[in-house]
Amino acid sequence: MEIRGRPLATVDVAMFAVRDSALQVLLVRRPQGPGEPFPGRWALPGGFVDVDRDADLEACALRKLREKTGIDAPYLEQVGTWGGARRDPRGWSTTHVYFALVPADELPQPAPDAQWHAVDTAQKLSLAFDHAALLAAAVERLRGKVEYTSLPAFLLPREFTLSELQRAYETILGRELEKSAFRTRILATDLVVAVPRRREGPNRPAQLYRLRSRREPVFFQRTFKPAG
Amino acid sequence: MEIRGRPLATVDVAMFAVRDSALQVLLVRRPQGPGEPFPGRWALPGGFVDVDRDADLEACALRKLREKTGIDAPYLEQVGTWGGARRDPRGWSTTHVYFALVPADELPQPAPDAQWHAVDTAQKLSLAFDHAALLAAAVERLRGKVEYTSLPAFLLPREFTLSELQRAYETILGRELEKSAFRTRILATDLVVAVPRRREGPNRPAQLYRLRSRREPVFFQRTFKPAG
DNA sequence: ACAATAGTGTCTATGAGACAATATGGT
DNA sequence: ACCATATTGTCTCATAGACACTATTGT
Repeated sequence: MEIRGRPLATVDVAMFAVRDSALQVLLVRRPQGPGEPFPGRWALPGGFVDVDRDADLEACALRKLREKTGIDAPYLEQVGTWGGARRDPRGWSTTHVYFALVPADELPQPAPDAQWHAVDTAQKLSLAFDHAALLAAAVERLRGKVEYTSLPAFLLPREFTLSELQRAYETILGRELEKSAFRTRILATDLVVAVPRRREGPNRPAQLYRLRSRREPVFFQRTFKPAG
Repeated sequence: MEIRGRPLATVDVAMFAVRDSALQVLLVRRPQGPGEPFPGRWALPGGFVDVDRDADLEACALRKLREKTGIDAPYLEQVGTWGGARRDPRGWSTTHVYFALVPADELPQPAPDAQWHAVDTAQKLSLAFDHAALLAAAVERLRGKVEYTSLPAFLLPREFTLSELQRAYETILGRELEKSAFRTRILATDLVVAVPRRREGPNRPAQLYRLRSRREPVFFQRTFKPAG
């Protein structure tokens, strides 16, 4: 009942996209104002939960997403919550971490203080707070689930070829997959539907597909063969 | 910085055990005092985060566990966080949900207001707050992970036979598994180590095993064949 | 000998992986 | 014709599942 002793509550969102054939994440610069912790450092976009504006945690995450990218509602998943006395110099705090998958055809200019970074280089920066750990957890969750789900499809434009989908898997996983096994796996599920169009180019045209559901991922029975 | 507008922060723990050949969960009765929400209803054990006593969220969950069962540190995993304006009549609140696996040989008398319930019957009770949803999520997480991890081993005594382990899987999953496939799967990993003892009985004695690690579960490459 | 459970073996089905062959567009 | 990529096919291998068989104790 009493106000005394309530932890600070924030939400941070790791927004992923495939840009320039690399898995990238959106980072923002911490403000420089007096009393601001980690001024000028790169951080995951986020901020305090606003109990007057946010109906729930997911609404708060969607609001951060909209403020930084203008995107409304792609795939969003809660990664977990980090809470403790030492993670924020302003006091005992909790942060609720989400990751979002932003489709390639809806990528607008990000907010002026925000910038896309390749995940590998982002993980070498010295991020604010414990955001290095949060980002690592989000990346690990994403990479792990990519082994047995259709999540990479949410990073593609509305219509895509199977080769493009395979390349998305390969850039996230950082290893190559076998073509025919990949195709049988994808087509064995209800994941995609062929559309009556083809991707033209200086070679054999490729069948275009769209997702059956732009919201719900598909879970496969097995993982891809692990690295090696 | 300002106190105004901070959400309430609680931790709730779904503590699971296998008792009487059933998956059971520990529930507590809500107190009857004036102003207490949901008086007398069953609920998951939990309560407010104490920023003076709890170093972090996991420490808070371990404290709840100790207060209700006397157990110190079995397997503990964060399920997720539920937060919103409407889930607690006292205001905008977040709850951090964990599930714990309590070994069968360490089950003491629970706290006086606590009682073990079979999960199936617990899910038919009208629990306090949104605890029905929290419990459902914890059960779903557990059942889902049991398909491809060694989690049921954390519910057994320190030494157990492969048949006992298989029965733990079967009671959690609610379906029977094939014996030889099960044994090959378990023995193909580093999960268990044989100890030089056998379980005697009115039949052929069984080899006893112990876990190689009492903390870290093993992940299998595939799930068990799904129901049917 | 019999009951009961532990432990093993054999066969089949499924799907992944490796790798090659074929198809179809542009130039 | 030739290049580049799409798409399909064939073979092998690993492992789960079904099911039956053998093993070892107590009574």
